[in-house]
Amino acid sequence: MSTQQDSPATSSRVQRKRGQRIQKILTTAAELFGERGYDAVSLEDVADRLDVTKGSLYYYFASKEELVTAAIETLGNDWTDRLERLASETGGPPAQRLRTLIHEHVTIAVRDYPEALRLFLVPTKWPEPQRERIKSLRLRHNEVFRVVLEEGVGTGEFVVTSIDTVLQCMHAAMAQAPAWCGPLRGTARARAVGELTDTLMMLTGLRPPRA
Amino acid sequence: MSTQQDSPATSSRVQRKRGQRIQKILTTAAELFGERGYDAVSLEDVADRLDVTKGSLYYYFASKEELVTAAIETLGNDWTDRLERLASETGGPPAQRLRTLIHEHVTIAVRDYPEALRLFLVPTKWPEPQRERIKSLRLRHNEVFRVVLEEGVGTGEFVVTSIDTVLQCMHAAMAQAPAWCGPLRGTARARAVGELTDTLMMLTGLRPPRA
Amino acid sequence: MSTQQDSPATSSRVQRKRGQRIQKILTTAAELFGERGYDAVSLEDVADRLDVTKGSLYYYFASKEELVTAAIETLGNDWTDRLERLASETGGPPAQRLRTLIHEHVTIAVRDYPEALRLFLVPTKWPEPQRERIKSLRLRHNEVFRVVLEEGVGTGEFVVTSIDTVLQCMHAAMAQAPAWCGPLRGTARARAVGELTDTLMMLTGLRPPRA
Amino acid sequence: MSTQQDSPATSSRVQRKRGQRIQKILTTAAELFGERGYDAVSLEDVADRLDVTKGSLYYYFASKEELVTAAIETLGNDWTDRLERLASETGGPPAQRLRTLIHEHVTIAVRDYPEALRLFLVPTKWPEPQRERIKSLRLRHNEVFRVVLEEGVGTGEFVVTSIDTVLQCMHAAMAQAPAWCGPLRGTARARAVGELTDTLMMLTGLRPPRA
DNA sequence: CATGAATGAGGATTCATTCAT
DNA sequence: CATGAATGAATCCTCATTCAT
Repeated sequence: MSTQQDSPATSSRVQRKRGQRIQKILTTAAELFGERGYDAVSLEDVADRLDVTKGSLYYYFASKEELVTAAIETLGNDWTDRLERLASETGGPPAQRLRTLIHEHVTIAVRDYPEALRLFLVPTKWPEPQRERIKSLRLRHNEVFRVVLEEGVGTGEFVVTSIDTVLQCMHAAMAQAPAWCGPLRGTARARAVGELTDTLMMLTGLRPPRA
Repeated sequence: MSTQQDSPATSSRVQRKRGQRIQKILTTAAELFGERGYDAVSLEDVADRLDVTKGSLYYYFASKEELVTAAIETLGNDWTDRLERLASETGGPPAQRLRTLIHEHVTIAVRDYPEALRLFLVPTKWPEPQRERIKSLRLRHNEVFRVVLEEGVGTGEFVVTSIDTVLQCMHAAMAQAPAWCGPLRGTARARAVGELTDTLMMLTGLRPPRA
Repeated sequence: MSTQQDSPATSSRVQRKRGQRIQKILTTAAELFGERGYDAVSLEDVADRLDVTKGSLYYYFASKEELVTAAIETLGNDWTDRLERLASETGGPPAQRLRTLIHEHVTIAVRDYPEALRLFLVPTKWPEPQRERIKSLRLRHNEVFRVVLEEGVGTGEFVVTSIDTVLQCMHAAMAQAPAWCGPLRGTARARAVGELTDTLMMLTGLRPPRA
Repeated sequence: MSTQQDSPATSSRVQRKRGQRIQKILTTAAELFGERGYDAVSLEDVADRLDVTKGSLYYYFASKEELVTAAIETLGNDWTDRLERLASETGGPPAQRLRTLIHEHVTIAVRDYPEALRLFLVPTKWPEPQRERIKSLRLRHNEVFRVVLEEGVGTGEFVVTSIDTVLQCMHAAMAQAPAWCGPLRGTARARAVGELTDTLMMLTGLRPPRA
């Protein structure tokens, strides 16, 4: 009865298709959850934006919670990947590299994931298993910045009271970036992103650029 | 013969009682909503913590939304009042006054209204009327800091790229304070609050104190 | 402690006051219930329109049901009283007297009790005791019309298939009168009431007046 | 190979099933709402009679209001359809056709939709959108009777004071029919319906048939 | 008498989740 | 795989009723 041939070729094409499907779902979910928060988004909402039915989502994810977690995870990993790549490609003194990282991070946040970033900040009371995964995500992400920051402190280029505190402040501020810069367009947005970057660099003890 | 004797007296006593009742509700509500967010808190939760029934809440507030809004408003006003008083009582150069304000703000956040600040930051999609009231609250609150910041910039003591951006970063970071410092106890917490204050002061272009 | 003197004078004055109070309540209640129906009117609504609190109503009536019943009863009795008086004062042939009755009935309905009449028609499932009282009210009220109708049939002036059926149709139509004529003003309303009266008279086998 | 085979077929079968389901709900709802009125019927009641859960109703209708409106609409349209068909099939002079219409209308009311008519009469305060739809329903329904009535008036067969008034009285009386004839059984009911029809025909200026 | 306050039992509505097809 | 359908638990909200003062 079944016309399905599980040849490796088919299987892999199917596999790819499946992967894309899931990616699409995760992106959309992250978007929505970031926009309104976990509780305010129903699976119906997600399904609607994807133009499928609620039932379909359950084929890929066992529960709402699993969906958000996966969304956060994928998104966080992609994001961190990009930053890590950028960090490894960028040379120059720590100050310049940190600036590049911050700028890129804010740009990604504002341009690619308009709202999703907030998901990392708000410590919604996840059940234990999820909490762990998210925590480790945050750690890995944080590490990219910490490395540069520590190097700068090591060379005396940066002067800070507490590296951890600086990192926290940076992330808190960057997470709000979409809310501040998102509504702006074109040059105005670019300038806002620039000012935010400059301002955050001051946390390292540098003076503002044009002052 | 004295059928009127209790008109003004009683009325005012009753009035006072009512005011207290409402305050109690508002505080409790702000607490809960701040802890878990609007959607994650049911009126049952609020009622439970107050040891009354859901129905009673509706005697004072027409809807869940009205309750949160009122809670946010009272809380925000009280908070700003305290900061304004502090600002007017504190002398010295802008740097010192700003530091005092930040320190107090963080302290209040961590000690008195654990988590409640998030209500101001997270842009829960309030219906228009509420949004306006909350916005104006935030503005008034922001003003306290802005005044000092502008003064410092005027005297050249502070050097910043953009006053608005600095304010935004400060508030974003301070709003996370309870999540960072809240779990700590005693000296550890005091030190954390201090480091946060010092770090945020760097946004004004000052070098870290003991570096 | 009590300054209350139960002298007959006081008592009767109090009694009168009480009576007026109750009348006011009943009228208002009948109005509201007639307007929107039993279920759609809350005691709060009644209290609001009377400018008292819900609690006060319970001083005079033990329950919502008792209030409506009393409202219907008073209103029905007053109404029937007026019609009975009118019937006994009016002379002439049955046709003329019936026309007078119908006209007066519609006028009262439209002018004095804009909405309350419907209370008699809609057989809301009252509990037994109430049902009986309302039924007997309706009977007494109906009797005024029946007497004249039967007389006319007796003299051969009226020609009908069934007296009961004619009565039912009349009452059904008259109960809708406020909905039809109520919105009209001045002459327009007077004409509408006139046409309704003429039309209903045709149920007795008379030709329309101006035809 | 036939992975598409069931697209149109299935879809239409599913569609039909859905239609039937909705019809079933609508009928049941109209029944209940007609019996007891909008406020006195809970969705639980409707669900119970359908042997499903409240939640299921919300799968088909977004709110209680939408459900009643739809119920009224379907019911009203079906009803009017039947009358219109009857009107177009019936020949003879206006008097005979009007009598047929009235008789059929009352019969439908008493037999098929006991009590449902009240929904059209009682001006439950619907929100504007619903009110319009119901109003137009009533108009269409009224038209069937008006056409015949006007024709009779045109030929001089009917003599009335006001066509509109006659129509209103007819509908008011017919709406009460279920309350009068419903409790009766067999011949008694048939006779009651007959008497009502005869009586209402008198509104056109005809004398009663066998008098 | 009258009021403010509180209650508890419904009733409307939402939504994650399950499942047959 | 995907969908439509159904469910039931939770949640918001209303309201008749009670009661202390």
